[in-house]
This record gives sequence, structure tokens and C-alpha cells, in this order.
Amino acid sequence: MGLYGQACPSVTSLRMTSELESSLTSMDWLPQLTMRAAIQKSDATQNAHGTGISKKNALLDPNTTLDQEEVQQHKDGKPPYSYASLITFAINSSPKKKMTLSEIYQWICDNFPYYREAGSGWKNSIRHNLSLNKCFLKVPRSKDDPGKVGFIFLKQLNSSVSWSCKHLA
DNA sequence: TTCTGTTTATAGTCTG
DNA sequence: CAGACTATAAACAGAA
Repeated sequence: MGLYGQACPSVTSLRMTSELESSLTSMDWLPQLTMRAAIQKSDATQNAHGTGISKKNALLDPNTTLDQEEVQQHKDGKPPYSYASLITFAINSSPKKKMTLSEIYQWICDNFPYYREAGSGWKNSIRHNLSLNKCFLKVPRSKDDPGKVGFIFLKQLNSSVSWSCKHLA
């Protein structure tokens, strides 16, 4: 297996040790690890076959986020990121590292106009990915939540659960 | 009915 | 080539 199944091969796994819930006062919207690092990394993994295109699979680094430059670069055409990567970016863009399905859709549409135009097949793929990929964890909503995992955005009528990246250290 | 989520199937690509 | 991974499509069940 290559870059995929694993959480983070070697790209700076940061010190995501203890900045969990304690960062409400100050915002933490910039983990500082952008796609560029991930892409360079995978670029280094040259294509041994020389079949032309060198696939730029973003590493599924749980800490990777997408920065504005990257967003602008791919405003046209289909982004070179796998669905798993897109989902990861989306989830990581949320302060709580959780997102509901509809929010993930929204984030992707906001950041990649391509998907606004595309049909609805990609949403099917997103759902398929969330269910299949071991990197994502479904976090059910708790009714009388003790205050631990009950953070839900739920501004839509649906979506009673949110998703997060599964990367328990 | 629509949205959400799980599963199965199939085809293409990449890696060892 | 075989196996792993990804993209797509689609069947199907449950909830709102």
C-alpha cells in the first residue's frame, strides 16, 4: 500500500497533542500545514512507469488543510485531489474537526466551483467515501450530551451526525 | 419523497 | 501480473 491507508507517513505530524477543547477563546483556524507540503511529498514519489501523468494524490494527513492559493489554482476543472482528501480538508477547516454531510458538500462547493456545476454523482461518491474509508469516523449526536461529543451544527433539517477524521494518536 | 448512510459491483490507475 | 486504491454508479434501508 502506498500513501493512502496510513494516517501520516512522515509529513510533520505536528504537535497536535493537547490543543483539543481548550482553544475556544483563541481561534485556531490555521494549522499551517498546507497542501503544498503534501503535494511536494507525493511528487517526489515519481512515477516509475513513466506513463506520463504523475498522480498528485494528496496525503491523507489528518492535519492537512487547504490554503487559499491552492483553492485559486484549481478554480477551473476538476481538482487533482481525491475525494478522501477533499473531505479531509473540509473537516479540518472546521474548528472542531467535525462536519455534517451537508456541510462537507457546502465546503467543497464553496472551495471548488467545479463541483457546483457537476451533477450530483460526486455527492454519492462522498458518501461512499465516508462510509468506506477508515479514516473517517461517524460521530452520532447525543441527546442529553454530557458536553463531550455533542457538538452539532445542525442548521439543516437533516444531518443528525457529523464526521471527523479518525486519527487518534 | 428526499436526505443520509451502507454495500456491492465494475473499471481504471498505480505499485511491488 | 496481482493487489491496493480510487472513481462512479447503483441498489437498498432508515429517518425526517
